[in-house]
Amino acid sequence: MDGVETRELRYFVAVAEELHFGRAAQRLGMAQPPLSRAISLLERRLGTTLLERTSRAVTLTGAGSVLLREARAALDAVEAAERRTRRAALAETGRPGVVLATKAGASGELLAKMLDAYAAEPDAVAVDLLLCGIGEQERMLRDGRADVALLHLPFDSTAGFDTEELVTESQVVVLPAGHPLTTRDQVRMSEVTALPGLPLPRWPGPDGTYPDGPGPQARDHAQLYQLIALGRACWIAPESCRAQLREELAAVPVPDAPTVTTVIAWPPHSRSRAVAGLVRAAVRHCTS
Amino acid sequence: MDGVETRELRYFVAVAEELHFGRAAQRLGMAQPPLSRAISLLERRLGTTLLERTSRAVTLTGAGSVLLREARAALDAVEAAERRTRRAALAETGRPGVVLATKAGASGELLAKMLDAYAAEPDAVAVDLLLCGIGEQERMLRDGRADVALLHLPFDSTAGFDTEELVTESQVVVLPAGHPLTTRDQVRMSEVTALPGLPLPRWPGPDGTYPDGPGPQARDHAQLYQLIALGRACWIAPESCRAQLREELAAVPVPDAPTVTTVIAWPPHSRSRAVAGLVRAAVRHCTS
DNA sequence: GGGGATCGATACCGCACGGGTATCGATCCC
DNA sequence: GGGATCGATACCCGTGCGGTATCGATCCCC
Repeated sequence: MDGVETRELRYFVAVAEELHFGRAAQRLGMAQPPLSRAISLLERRLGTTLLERTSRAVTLTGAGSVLLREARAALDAVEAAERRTRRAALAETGRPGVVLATKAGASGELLAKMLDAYAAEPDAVAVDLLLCGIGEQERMLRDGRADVALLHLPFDSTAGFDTEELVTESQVVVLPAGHPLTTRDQVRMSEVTALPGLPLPRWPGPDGTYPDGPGPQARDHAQLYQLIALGRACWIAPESCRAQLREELAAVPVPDAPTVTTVIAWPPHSRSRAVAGLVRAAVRHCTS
Repeated sequence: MDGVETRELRYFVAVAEELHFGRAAQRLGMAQPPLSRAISLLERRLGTTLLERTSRAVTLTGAGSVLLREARAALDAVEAAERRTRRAALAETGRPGVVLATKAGASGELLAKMLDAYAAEPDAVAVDLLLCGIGEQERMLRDGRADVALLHLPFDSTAGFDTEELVTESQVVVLPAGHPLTTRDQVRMSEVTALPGLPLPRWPGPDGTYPDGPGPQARDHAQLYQLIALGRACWIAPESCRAQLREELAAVPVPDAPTVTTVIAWPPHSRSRAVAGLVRAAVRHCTS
């Protein structure tokens, strides 16, 4: 009758994600029968059924969906405990450092200046950059792979983190050089979404799959810029990306696109000296 | 070499809190030797020493302090997963409901009106009140005993929660009826802190111990008001407490005391229909 | 409609690991 | 220096986790 073990949660998450005991067992590197047993034991301990199984299909019950969400969060917290402890140990007997997660290819000069400003502080420690794919920073921060991150509202969610706003910028549309619209000094959102032959590409979601719908698929900025240069897509991006555009690309302001706010975020209750210093340097740099 | 188990974290937290293997083992209902062994196993798996032990004293290392903080959070998350799953199961096969945590004796009429407003909604479910001691709401929300809470800034921390501001009010000083200051229409903070014979009482912290220093000790509002009525203490409280004051007490505004903001808070990613409805009702009620 | 395939549940077994007792060794105090 | 305190070590036992073999139900297809 006492507490749930992380092993059980890992098992449950595997089954809930696969919706298939056999595959889940394979993923976990174990046989199927003990997995079935562990899940039913978990169900008995929680006093509820988590999965509705017929011999042809496995589906989540309401309680199961709740547990899937909560178990993921709990497992992230346990992993974070493990990782942060290991990092703290390294910092004690070697070079301390913080891991800063940021979207690959975003916030170029802000990042550089912020790191310079922090490095100039007297008690600055090494900052390791962790370049993330779209929306990965959240996870990195949550499971302890990163200590602090740059997020971009409204795309990323800051739920559960402490944050400070850094900069807000308007957006531009990135087009192939020579496109008729590049002669304009601004365009409207409605024009962008209706561009013939230049749809907005689709990005893979957190689960690695692409959303349904039209438009080409791109996995990172290199692919994206390639697509645009080839005249197969366009893209809405923060103004600051203009500094990094290749020759074959051009950007035109879109005043009525939602503004993008860059925030620096860190897990609550873990404001180490280093993270605090980094945050301070970033805020000081951006408000001066 | 795979993940840490919650059992190990529970063991570590017990030892780290007691700083004594024998007592920790007793608290865990087990013998001391297996506990020692489990801790050293944990240390080997994390690749670092967590506790510095001599035969006379046990102290936390830096990594140990980090793990203590992180392990508490992780254990709360695991407990929350357990509790929320159980609640979800109950809600499926019976009467659904949300648990609202609030400071005992605070936000009286706000709470009542908010509950009325919510109850009038078409899909309202039962709201169970969980009256908390000072600062307990945070924990209740974090470990899943509550689904939503009323917090009072700047006293409570909203770190890690989603929140909406409800009302901001100024504060008053609560005095025994007949006290000379009760004839004034306002007093300054500096006058309150210097009141001869009427110190501010001390509250127990989250760990149950009283902070050092002068002043009487009180564990709840009843004791507090008793102390004030007896002329042994005074107290700074939000304006709205005036509605609940006993006859022997009087309140005088303190314009330069920090204002108190009541917020409604809930754990991120768990915005159920019921919680969302409650938040909406509260916000709508307070901004209209 | 029956045979095969799929897939989760059950039965049973062996061993690793968690927990218990006894004891050691170090440290501090009188 | 002797006793007391307290964590570590040594050793043993039983539980429980994970493995293999098999069953039973469901679906599909000829």
